[in-house]
Amino acid sequence: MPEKTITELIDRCRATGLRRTKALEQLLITLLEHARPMTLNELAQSVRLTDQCDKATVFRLLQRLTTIGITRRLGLHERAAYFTLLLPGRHQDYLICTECGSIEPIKAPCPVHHLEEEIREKTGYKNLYHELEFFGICPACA
Amino acid sequence: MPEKTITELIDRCRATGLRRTKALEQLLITLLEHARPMTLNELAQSVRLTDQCDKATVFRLLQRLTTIGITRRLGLHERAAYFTLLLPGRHQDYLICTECGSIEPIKAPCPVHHLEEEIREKTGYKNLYHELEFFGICPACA
DNA sequence: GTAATTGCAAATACTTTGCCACGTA
DNA sequence: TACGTGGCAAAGTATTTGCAATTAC
Repeated sequence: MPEKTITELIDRCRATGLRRTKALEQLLITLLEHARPMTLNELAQSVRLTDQCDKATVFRLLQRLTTIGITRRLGLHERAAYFTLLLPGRHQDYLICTECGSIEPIKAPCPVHHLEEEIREKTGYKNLYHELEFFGICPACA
Repeated sequence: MPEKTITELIDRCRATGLRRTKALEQLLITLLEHARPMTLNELAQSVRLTDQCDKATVFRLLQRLTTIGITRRLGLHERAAYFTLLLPGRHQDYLICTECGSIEPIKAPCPVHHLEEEIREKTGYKNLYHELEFFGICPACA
């Protein structure tokens, strides 16, 4: 299954004109393996990418991937930006500890879809999506 | 009404040990007047604060205010952090244009409270709160 | 062969801190 | 008077860009 997903992702990239480079491949695999938002630094230092390519390369790749909708850039309150894969039909909300910074995907279904529809209709915004995060102090830190 | 709110805010600050300084006063008034999240830069450059105090001062004040729960720091996807007043019983969600960066408070009631309760109970997180933002391209930019 | 991609280094942007002068209590 | 605050300047951290060398197609 991951095999298939990787191939699909690369195909989607190539369809938009990106070249199939080692850096792109390893970046996508890294994002897929971790399945959680990661910072540029984390990504560039991850095993698959260290000694594989420069941080600037990862940065530019993430930029392009975000433009074509393969990844998304998240805020999450840290000074550094987070990036996550945007897999079709797999929206995620997060629970974040403000002390230790742990990021936990929320299992419950997202209760925002209806409001999102309403906003789309009433405001005329295009390409609408949302980001929902819960912040608090996790039991371990409390 | 704003008069009263300002006084209340300053009292809350003083109660935690902060001194009543011109910078603090002007910062609170500025936040109250704008009623939307603002960056450190915006705040420091706003009429009430320019020539009134240094950006570092605004930064340190916002830090303290955030610690004692008068303001909150938001991500909002920009490189710069945003700060907003935390008025009791007045949670806000936002609609943000990814092109021009405009930030619009959402009028509809927030649909997340129930899930927030559920998370509070099931996970044992303390001081739980959430942040919900919708991103898209506004009609003017589209 | 040609144009996209990369690495390296330098430039930006925003945030954060040190230190001494100053103002509030 | 004493200690919290403020200004200025410098340091820190994350992001972004320029350009020549390299690589995919």
